Parts: sequence; structure tokens; C-alpha cells
Amino acid sequence: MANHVKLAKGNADRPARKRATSYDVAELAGVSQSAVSRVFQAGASASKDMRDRVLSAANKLGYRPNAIARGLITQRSNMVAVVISRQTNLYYPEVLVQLTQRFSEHGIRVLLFTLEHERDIDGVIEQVLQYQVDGVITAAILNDAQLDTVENAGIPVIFYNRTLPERLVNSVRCDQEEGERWLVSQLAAAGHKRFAIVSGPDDSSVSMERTQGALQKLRELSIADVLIVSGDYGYASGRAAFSEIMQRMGGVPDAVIAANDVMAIGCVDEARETNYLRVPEDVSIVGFDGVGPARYAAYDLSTVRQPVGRMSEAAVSMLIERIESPGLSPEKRVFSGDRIIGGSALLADSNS
Amino acid sequence: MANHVKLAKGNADRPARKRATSYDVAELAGVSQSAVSRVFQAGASASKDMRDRVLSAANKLGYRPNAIARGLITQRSNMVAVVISRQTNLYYPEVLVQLTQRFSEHGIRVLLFTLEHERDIDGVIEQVLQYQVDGVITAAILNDAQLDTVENAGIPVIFYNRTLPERLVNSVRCDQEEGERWLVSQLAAAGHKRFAIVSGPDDSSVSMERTQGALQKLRELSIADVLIVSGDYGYASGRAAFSEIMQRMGGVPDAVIAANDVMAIGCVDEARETNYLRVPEDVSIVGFDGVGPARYAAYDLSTVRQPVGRMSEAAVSMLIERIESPGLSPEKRVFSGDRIIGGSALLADSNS
DNA sequence: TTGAAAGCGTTACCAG
DNA sequence: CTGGTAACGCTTTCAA
Repeated sequence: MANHVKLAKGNADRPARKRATSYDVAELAGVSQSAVSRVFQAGASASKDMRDRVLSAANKLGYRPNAIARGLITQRSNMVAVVISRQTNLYYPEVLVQLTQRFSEHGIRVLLFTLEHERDIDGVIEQVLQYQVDGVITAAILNDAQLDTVENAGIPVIFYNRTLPERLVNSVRCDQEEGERWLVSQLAAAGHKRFAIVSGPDDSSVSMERTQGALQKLRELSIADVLIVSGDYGYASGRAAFSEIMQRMGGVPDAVIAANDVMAIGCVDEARETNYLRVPEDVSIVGFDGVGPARYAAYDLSTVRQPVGRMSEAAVSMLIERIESPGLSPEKRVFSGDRIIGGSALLADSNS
Repeated sequence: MANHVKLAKGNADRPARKRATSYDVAELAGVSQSAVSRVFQAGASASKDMRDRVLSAANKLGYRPNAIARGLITQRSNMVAVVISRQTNLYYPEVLVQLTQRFSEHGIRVLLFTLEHERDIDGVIEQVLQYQVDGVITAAILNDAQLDTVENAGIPVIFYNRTLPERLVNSVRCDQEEGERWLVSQLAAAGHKRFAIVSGPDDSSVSMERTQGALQKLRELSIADVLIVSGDYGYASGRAAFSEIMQRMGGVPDAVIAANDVMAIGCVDEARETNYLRVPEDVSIVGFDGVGPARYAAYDLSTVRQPVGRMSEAAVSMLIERIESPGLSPEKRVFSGDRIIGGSALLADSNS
């Protein structure tokens, strides 16, 4: 009654080691290899009889065209690289799913590259090029030399939520500045005077844009005295930041502008739990992103939501266009964020 | 002064259309193509002189070995498929990053496949096989025929957080049952009598295991009267579920066991905001997963955290082992979750 | 419509 | 250590 280790149910007798090739199928079907190839193509020219014989043979052998070999001859791997930094993924997990889903509708697969920090990108570029991807979507900034490297290889690049202002590149992003300016103007119009900003990590261009956008608008409104403390986009750093603000200001700020929702939530908790403050009566707190937890009843953040669905759709279609027509000129698409008025801040429009 | 559209900075004169091949490098360096190939390999045999000339020629041409062609001849694509369902990614975004990072340390790239629902997997399998991946990590269940298909192609598969009990497969998972049993026993020991369960989507095996684990322990404790309502793992569905519980029970349950943290958070908010209940004084609520928001001060969930770091490390090393040694027998690794005692529930151990 | 043969860019095997 | 040559599995002319 001793059994073999390997148990194969449907096709117990097949050797299973070597994959069937188009030659195997051709032989079994009694046709040429080119014929097999044609049957598995879109605009093929094959008689019904031929088609049937090939397909049944293929089925019997479990044949599947080898996409790698195809890529070699057609010079199209049908793979695109998606480069994300840790942050992108953590705070917008749905972006990846959306990108992958949309690409797959076009017969394109996603090769994923992740960066612990945005600076680690050099090695990644090397890999991306070796794998002959047809295009790249990057949520990490490339410098001039890096971008040159990729473009000289003839690979189109789309920047996701970042851009190189000095250069002709393709990019899709959310208007962080506009969003922050709106938040600031709303807060100011509601009478807030003492502001604090919680910025993100130093190597995050998104955080830079948000912080600068807010600062700029504050300056325009002649609000000069602004305290900036920095966090790492995480909850704990939001709590620590609020604590630091209280200490360095020697009191309660009127409004706190956090570079993302998670830190804003941290600020809210620290204000309530540690300092026994009421939000928004004692202090207004706003975030940015519009992530899920921002809508939880306990926080109900006033924030700006990135239209991630439209952004990822735009990125995919821009990239596919450029894969199909390599000559297309660069395009920058900027989406306004959705303005969300929640209960975490007293805004001018709060009671409208 | 008219400029051409294309502006290339570093290497303005290079045609940029066609990528350099090992033959181009060989010609420029005045050596054979095989020599070039050898220089770019690990255990190569090449003299220092040879090496220098090749490398400098390669550099000049911007040559990079074509991983696709290499894969064709070596029968190793150095790519693995990672299949995730929407849910996996949304509630554990870090899993993907960890997997990708760890694989990349071994020179392996991740080809990502996402499923809207776990049932969409058939087409994905077809793609996975066509791309000649060296292995698969799947966070979606395959049925017998599907698994046969992949295994017959000689591709090792690791199941992530699911398993096929009736079959010899490789899997890495968190012990959902054990976790739920602990939660139930803690709740029961604290004196709770009227229980309600909020289950996840019907097609989620993880939800099934959790719900069954809880139910089983409740039965063992002779607590028969348990209401089960179902949600979709989302916040809103958690709120709706709590509402439904109140209605169908005609009063307040002693304890609510949600199949994940996000729904537990929804329950907490609905209990507080809509029903003016105190948590945990009036009702205890527990979740599962140990996601970030579970630790926010406003919720402070009692829950069980999946050790995702260790799990993804285990998955990667198991897969790599099996790619390297195809004969290895199947292995199932089960990790206990970390027990987290928070303020959202009165547990027997709460004051220990 | 079909088949033969020439690549795609690499590695692997052999002589030298 | 080095170079020639045969694969790898496919698509793509080009004749028939």
C-alpha cells in the first residue's frame, strides 16, 4: 500500500518535468511549428481544421506559449515596472491594486520594485532595464542621470505623484500645493492665528510640496510665526510632534497642519489623551490624503483626498499610449484633491 | 536656435533606439561574444585584461545583459508570481513590500497579480504559467485542478495565510482559530454571556476560519445563543453590522467578535455614536489582525496580531528552497498571533 | 493557408 | 583562459 510522494490527480501519467513547446504540439498535431504559433496569435491565418487539431493537441500536452521567448523575438515583454517607495504603498495600498488591474486588462503584467527609501533607486533602475520592461511607473524621484539612463534605453517613464519641474517628463499627480493652500485659507478665515506644521520625512518630495504650499499661503496671509516640526508619516510621530509643538510653543496652537492623515490622527489623539484638549474647539487639526481612517467617526478629519482612482487610470493610459507611440510628447496631468470638511477643524466653510 | 524635441543630456549623440547587445560589446572590445557573457557572470573565467576591456566597452555602449534572453536559455526567469486578493493588500500593505524586498535580496523579481475576488484566479494562473515564473506565492485559494496545473508545470507554490487541509501543500499562515479561541475564552472568563459575531465576506477563507474558531470555542463553553451577521471587511460594514446586531438582538450584546480590526472599529464607532454606549463598559468589542488603526488611542482594540514579518520571511525562504531543490517535501508553517490586550474589551487578563 | 528557415540575445558545451 | 557553435522557444518573412 506504499504510495509515491507525488500525487497527481488529473494527469497522473504525465512526466511533468519538461514543459511542452510548440514543436511538441506541432508533432502531435501533425503540422508545422509555425502553424502552432499562428493558432495562438490574434490575427492568425489558420483553417478551422488546423486550428482544431492544434488546440486539441495543445490541450492534451498542457501547452502554453512561452511569454519569455515571445518577448525576446517581438521586443516587447508586455511587462511594465512599477516602482514604489514604502510610503506610497503603506498609505495608498489601493494604488497598486488599481494599477495592476488596469494593466492586466491590456495584457500587461506588473513587475514590482519597492524601495525602503527613495534614495535606493539606483540598483532598481539597473534591474528594471535588465528585465526589458516596456515602460515604468515610478512613485520615486529619479535624478537627471537616472532618468537619462532609462530614456536612452527607449523606455517611457511616468512619474506618479512627483515630477521634475525643470524637465520634460510625463507625470500624474495630485496638486498638493493647491490642497494645502485651501486648508490654510479655510483655517485662517475661521480665525486661527497660531499655526504649527507637522512635516513628513526629509526625503519625501510630497511632504516638501505640502509643507511649502502651506507655508506659502500662510506668508501671503501675513502669518509669519509658524512652527514646523517633523515626523515620519507614522502615527507615533504624529503624537510626538503634537507634544513637541505644545512644548516649543509653550501653549496650545490654534491649528495644526499635518503632512498626512496618519500624523494628523496622531495629533488628535495626543491632544485629547495627553493634553485633555477638545478637537476642534481648543485646537483645529487637518491632514492630507483622505485615507480610510480619516473618515472614522473618532477622527472625522478635515483633509484633502487624492483622487487615486483617476490618477492611476491616467498613469496607466499615459504609459500605454507611450509604449504604443514612442514619439509622443511629454504630458503632465495634475488632479485637484477632493476637499473634505470634517469635524477635526473649525473651517470657514464648516457650517455651510 | 530651433531645438530638437528630444533632449538627451549625458549622451546626446547616441542613437538611443536599439539596445546594445553582447555582440556589440564584443566587437568594440575586440573579443568574442562568449567572453562578454562570461564577464557578466558570477563564477566566470576571465583574465583581468579581458575583464577590463569588456567592462569599459560595455560601459561606453550602456550595455546591460538581457534578463529575458538569459531566462530563456537558463530556464530560470528569476521571477516569482505573487498573487494577492484585494483584501490581502488593503489590510496588510506591508506584506507585499516585505516579500518584494526579501526576494530582491536573492536576485528574484516579483511579478504581481491581483484579484478583485478570489474566484477570478483561473485567468491569472494562465498568465503565471506563460511568464515562466520560478515559483508562486498565493494569498488566494486554488482548487485541486488549479493547483495540479501549476504543479504539473513544475512550479512550486506557497500558500499565504490559507491552506488545503486535504492535500500536501506548502503553506505559511497565522493560526486564526487559536487566536479566536483565545479571544473567546478571555471574553467568557470575564463574564460575557451574549455574543455576536461579525463575519467577513463569504468567499474569504480567512473569515471562515476565524468565525468557525470562535463558534467552536463558544460551543465548548456551552454558549449556544450566538448571533452571526456578515460584513465585507470594511469600516462601513462594521457599523452596519453593529446596528443589525442591536436590532436583531433587541438590545445590547455583551461582546462582539469581528472578523477583522476594521470592522471592529466600525462596531466601536457605531456603538458610541449611534447608540451612546460605552466601550468596553457596556459592550466589549474585539477584532483580528493588529493593523495600525487598531492601536490608535480612540480604539485601542483587543485583538490578535498576525506576525506578518515572520510570515513573509518564512514564505520567501520556503519558496526559494523549493526553487533550488525541486524535490523537497511539502511543509506547513503555522504562526501563533500576538495577543493584544487593549481597552476595547473586558478580558479576563485585562488587569493582569 | 501552410511550411521552412532565419533570427531575438543569451548561456553552455567543446575544442583549442 | 578563450572562441566557435549549438541550443532556448518563439515570431516572422518568404516561397510554395
